[in-house]
Amino acid sequence: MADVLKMTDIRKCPTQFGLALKDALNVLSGKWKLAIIGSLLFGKKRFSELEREIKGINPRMLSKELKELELNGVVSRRVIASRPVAIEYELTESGVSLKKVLEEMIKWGLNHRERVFKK
Amino acid sequence: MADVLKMTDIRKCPTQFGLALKDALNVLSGKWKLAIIGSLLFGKKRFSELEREIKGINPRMLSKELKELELNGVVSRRVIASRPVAIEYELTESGVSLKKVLEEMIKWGLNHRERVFKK
DNA sequence: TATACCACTATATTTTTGTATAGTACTAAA
DNA sequence: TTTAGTACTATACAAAAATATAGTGGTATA
Repeated sequence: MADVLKMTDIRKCPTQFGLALKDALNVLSGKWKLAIIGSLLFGKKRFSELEREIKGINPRMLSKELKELELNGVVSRRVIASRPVAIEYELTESGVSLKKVLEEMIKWGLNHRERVFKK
Repeated sequence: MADVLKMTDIRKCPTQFGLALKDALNVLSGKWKLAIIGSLLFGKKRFSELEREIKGINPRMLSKELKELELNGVVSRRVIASRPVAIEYELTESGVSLKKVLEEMIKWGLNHRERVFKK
């Protein structure tokens, strides 16, 4: 699994890895997904909490992105039967495991910045 | 460096990591960047070679994306003084080191697909 | 001289993504 | 009963990203 890209030619097995890669990219790209996931990495949140935490987002976008993340299996939505009902959004196992991907991206970004600066 | 996201609150140090993350996301998102980087992971290529390899791309997009990747320090452009001149595109050190990020994304994607299937 | 390849650029248009703003249906407290 | 909070949805619009298509200026080959 660690040698996932060490084969001679990626074009000979594009589908499985290509799809996996696109899935990952898909849940991270767009203007707000990263902010939502980042916020949920610190625990479950309600709609209005996310709305307050993520500066500049409007409810249409928040709703839309949450739906997409739920559909993609990264976020789960839980209705709590209180009065009035509360709704909690939480990362799924897949959602939490994105942390490793983000870490790798941050590492790359930091190294890249250093390299670029030095020149 | 490995504990990059293990701090208590990402919001207390958003800039450095946030910027690094956005850099990484930036060079990977869009419809064609991944295909270009993927192709260049197998060696330097000329414009027309990339054009042929990447199915469906048009020269405007290829040109635009290559320029952006060059500006972002991921791809280098070399003019070879032959007759007629040839131009070679190649991944920089940063470009090559994206492989680790891609690997992590693929790993996530594969695991994610498994988890989603099982349910 | 005609045809064709290389490495693009220009212009126009379509598609996708994101924004602004208002409104709904419910509950609860003053 | 007015006000406010929660969790959204609807409609219209603007901006950004991608596409289609043609064209440029050079070289080289038949």
